[in-house]
Amino acid sequence: MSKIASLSEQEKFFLGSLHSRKQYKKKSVIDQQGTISKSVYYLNKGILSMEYQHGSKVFVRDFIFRDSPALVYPSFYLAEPSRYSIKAVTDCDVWELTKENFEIGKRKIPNLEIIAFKITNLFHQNIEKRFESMITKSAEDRYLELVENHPRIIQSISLKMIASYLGITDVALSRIRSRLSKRVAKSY
Amino acid sequence: MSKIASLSEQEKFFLGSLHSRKQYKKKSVIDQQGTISKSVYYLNKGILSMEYQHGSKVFVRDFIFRDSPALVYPSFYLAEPSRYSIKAVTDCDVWELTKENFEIGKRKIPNLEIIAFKITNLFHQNIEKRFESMITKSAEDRYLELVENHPRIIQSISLKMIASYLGITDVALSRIRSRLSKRVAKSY
DNA sequence: TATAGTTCTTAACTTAGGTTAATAAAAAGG
DNA sequence: CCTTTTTATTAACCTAAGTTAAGAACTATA
Repeated sequence: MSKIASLSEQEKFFLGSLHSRKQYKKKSVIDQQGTISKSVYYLNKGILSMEYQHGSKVFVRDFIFRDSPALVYPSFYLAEPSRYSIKAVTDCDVWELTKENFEIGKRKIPNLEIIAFKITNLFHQNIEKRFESMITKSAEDRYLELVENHPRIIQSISLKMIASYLGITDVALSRIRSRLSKRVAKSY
Repeated sequence: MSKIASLSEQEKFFLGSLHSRKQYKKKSVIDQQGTISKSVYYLNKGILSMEYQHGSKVFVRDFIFRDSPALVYPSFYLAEPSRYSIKAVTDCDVWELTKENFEIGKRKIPNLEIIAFKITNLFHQNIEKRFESMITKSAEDRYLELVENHPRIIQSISLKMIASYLGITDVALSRIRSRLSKRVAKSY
């Protein structure tokens, strides 16, 4: 967080003391869609997903990778029922900051509000880019973009979840993969 | 704005005095993509569009209808170059609030910060819904959804712009329209 | 270890939507 | 007013992706 707005050593220490470390096993649900989000998380290790249910199907809205904040925005700030669940895609190691501790922190650390605001801006920019990418790019290009940014994704996340993230079916992604590997093979 | 957070009569009057009324002719550019957004607007009359250029093509990211706020978020708050332009789709009548006046207002009206925060949340929810809709619905359903929410859109916005908003080509939307009108005709 | 569930791939078929192009109608501009 | 440009429709053709289904490979668990 101190990358986003400067904090003194004492402030960092105090902020750390407001967090509690938690471990989650793969597939556990950390935050449930429809409930009011009462904590934000900082992901030390592993991969989280934000998912939502629409009708009978589950869609992956986003992945959260190590060393990133995870929050159900705006549910956390506005105390509204959340549109998403947060789940552990792999075994995870997180720092949890509860709403109560966040309020305590805000009183002692003036910059915390600014940090929170900037994090929400990052979330907003992220979805604006995702949206733009959905409109302007093919599924294949979106897949290549994702793999470029997160090369190890293939080892740790199932094809089905990646397909869902990209907004296509698992069958379509499998087809894209075989098309790409044939293209690579040809170029040798 | 007073619908979002309560303001006293004096506060409303003061806030009003910080705004200036402006008229824009159809097709005029109110805010330019790539520059730092220095005002927010409240749309009294007409329709605005948020558009962005990607390569050689222009895409419509959103429409803004009467009695709604318009801002290039987060460019306005963070003083970053904006991802979008704001243009007048029809002749427009807006209230403009400059960054300087916004800062003045914040000092005198404590609730203004909260209002601004809630407006950004509305913008965020809007794009989350648009994104979800892109993933889970067909172009035809998205079109029907839009027309249901804004029935008069067909009279005032060109097919091309609506198609761009929906993320499809003008040809595809024309096809959807004729398919729909045939379906209606059949049902008589 | 056997059984059941899941994941991934591949094939066949269907459909929505992209591309190009031709045409008509409407709007804009001199 | 005529000319040019923009807007909308329609047709023909093509491609990406959805749907269904079958089979292989891997996982989980009783």
